[in-house]
Amino acid sequence: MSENRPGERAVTLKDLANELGLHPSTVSRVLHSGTESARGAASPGTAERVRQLARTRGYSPDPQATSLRTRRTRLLGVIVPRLSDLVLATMYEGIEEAAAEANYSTFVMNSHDDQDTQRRKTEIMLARRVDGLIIGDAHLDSTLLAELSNRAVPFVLVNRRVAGFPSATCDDLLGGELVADHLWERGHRIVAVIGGEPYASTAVDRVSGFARRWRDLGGHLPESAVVWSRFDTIGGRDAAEEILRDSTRRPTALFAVNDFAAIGAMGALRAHRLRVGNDMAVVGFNDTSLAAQLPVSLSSVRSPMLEIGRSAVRMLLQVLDGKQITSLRLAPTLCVRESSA
Amino acid sequence: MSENRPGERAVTLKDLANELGLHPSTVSRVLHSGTESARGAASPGTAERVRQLARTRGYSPDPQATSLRTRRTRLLGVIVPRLSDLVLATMYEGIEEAAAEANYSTFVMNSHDDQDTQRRKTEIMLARRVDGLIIGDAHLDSTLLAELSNRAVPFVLVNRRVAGFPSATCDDLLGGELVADHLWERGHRIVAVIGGEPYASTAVDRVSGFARRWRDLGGHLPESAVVWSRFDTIGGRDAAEEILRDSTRRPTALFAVNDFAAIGAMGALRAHRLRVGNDMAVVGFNDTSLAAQLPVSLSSVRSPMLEIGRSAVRMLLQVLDGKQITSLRLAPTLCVRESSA
DNA sequence: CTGAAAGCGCTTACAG
DNA sequence: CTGAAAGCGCTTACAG
Repeated sequence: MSENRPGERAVTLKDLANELGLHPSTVSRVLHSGTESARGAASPGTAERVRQLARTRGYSPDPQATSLRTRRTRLLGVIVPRLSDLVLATMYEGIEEAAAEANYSTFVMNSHDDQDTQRRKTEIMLARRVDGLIIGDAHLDSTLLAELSNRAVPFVLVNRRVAGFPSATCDDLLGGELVADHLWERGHRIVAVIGGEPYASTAVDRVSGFARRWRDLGGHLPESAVVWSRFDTIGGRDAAEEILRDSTRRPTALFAVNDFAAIGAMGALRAHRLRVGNDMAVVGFNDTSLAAQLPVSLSSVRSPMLEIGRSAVRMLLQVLDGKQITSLRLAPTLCVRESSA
Repeated sequence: MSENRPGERAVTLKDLANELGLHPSTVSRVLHSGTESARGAASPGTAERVRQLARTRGYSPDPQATSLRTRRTRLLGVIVPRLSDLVLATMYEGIEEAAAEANYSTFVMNSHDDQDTQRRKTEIMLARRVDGLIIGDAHLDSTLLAELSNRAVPFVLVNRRVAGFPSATCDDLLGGELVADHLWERGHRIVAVIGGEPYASTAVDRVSGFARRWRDLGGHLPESAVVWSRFDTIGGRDAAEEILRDSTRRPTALFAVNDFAAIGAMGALRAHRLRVGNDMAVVGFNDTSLAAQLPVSLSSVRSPMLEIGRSAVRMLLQVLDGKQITSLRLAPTLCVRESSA
């Protein structure tokens, strides 16, 4: 059990040294040498005494002091659109775990997908002297990433990608293709897409993957069949309303690039007396824990969110080590349920 | 725009001092004196030159160095069961905002409601030398809080309360009462409760508030009418199954202390061919954003989650200031929807 | 094998 | 009004 007490003074290197009749530098050297041999840090006997006392006193080095000396804070900054989005919260769980395993701590802040806020929070993180950034809210049309790059700030994107910068994401193009294959195979020929926010690669890639495959299969997909929307339930509902309003082209299936939008769309269908799964198929994306539990269970593309988060940390640590990295796209799988059975 | 660059060296107090031909201590004094007058820190002219240069150079003090000197890190540790729980994610948004406004940064970690993990993560936070802790996963039957208290660790509970420790929570007793009033008034006389985890005050308080009021109204509520369960959809579904299994006492209404459990219960009802809102009323708790969007919209008790999070920060800062504080319980409101109309 | 010094960037009481 | 020193806790190259 550690003895750190914000209320009281924590044990320092000097405390240990005094008690052992050694110089603090010797204690420090021992505590940094390999656990096995003292490797030139001190005699085996001394090393053992030092380690022993450090343990019983519950010594843990002051990270602020260490940072000041080593110029490394072991702090990572994480920026997400919003943590109340299940997808980002889950990716963050992966980030937190992987960071902790590597002895890093993480700050996380919400940008609400607002570009001013993104900049502000980024500066707060940098003012805290984080070693690097994990950015989960990248906008395709923003110059922020290029600026950070110019300032030599180490960062990795997660969740959304932007060409030219390293990222760990779901293979969203593939995800869209899986949905196209599935709906085509189920016999649907007139479909509509609820596309999400056009500034997010997740939305754009899922839509283009779907569209590309759909057309490869011989399907028709006019521009007007894709409605861009917010990622939440309200956005999905409004988009579905818009799609239903066009009576000349009533689709038999809806692909929403996000489960929440899909749930909103289901609400709109219900309001129009359309039975999900019977009158109209619906497929979502991310397979959030609710999808399987909905009154009419929702087909959804499952993305490996935890693993995406963990990968982002791994990649950032490599960047901090001065290594070259390449972007990662993890493959999703389709879970078919009642909504499109 | 700040000039912090992990890649390069940041501007220091000494840099500013050199450029101005002043001593670093003078620069420091100016930057810490009130913005208006230099208040004995330096002559008005000098003060102005210092502030001017600090601005153009994008100077921001090194927090690690400042911490080392002041013995304050301006770091808060936040522990939650899981951030992928919408309720905690939202409270954390409030915490993050309020902390940032007070120039504090926050670490947040998931404990998954596991007592070992709670201890481990707490120690990691303390090893990072946080000034205080915001604990969102307190267990009624744990000794951790008493131990922290003995070690003089400053902390405030959020979300869940435990007698004897300061907390910012929803008034869950009142929340339970609101539901009892509502169901009674709608004519229900046989009801069952999906109680959640008995180690969480949220669950216990919502159940006791409900039970107390129900009995005050003249209702009957046997022990067996309360089923304890996990907080998630699976937990709610299983609990509902258990309730339906008892054919001698089929309730006409279900109160689930959590929206996710309520959604799970709705799934179970559907499997039994019971129509939610017609054959059986359902009421949830927290009014998460999905409640209103479900195919049959869910009645739910709305708790002021953002404000609870913000309050917890305010309270912790008061504790750090050495002030006495008293626990806060924010009043919830009931949103009636189709599921119990 | 161990000690002593320097210094990371800052703040604060003390001089003058 | 401004400077100089001390010191927070640590690490690291340099002596001996």
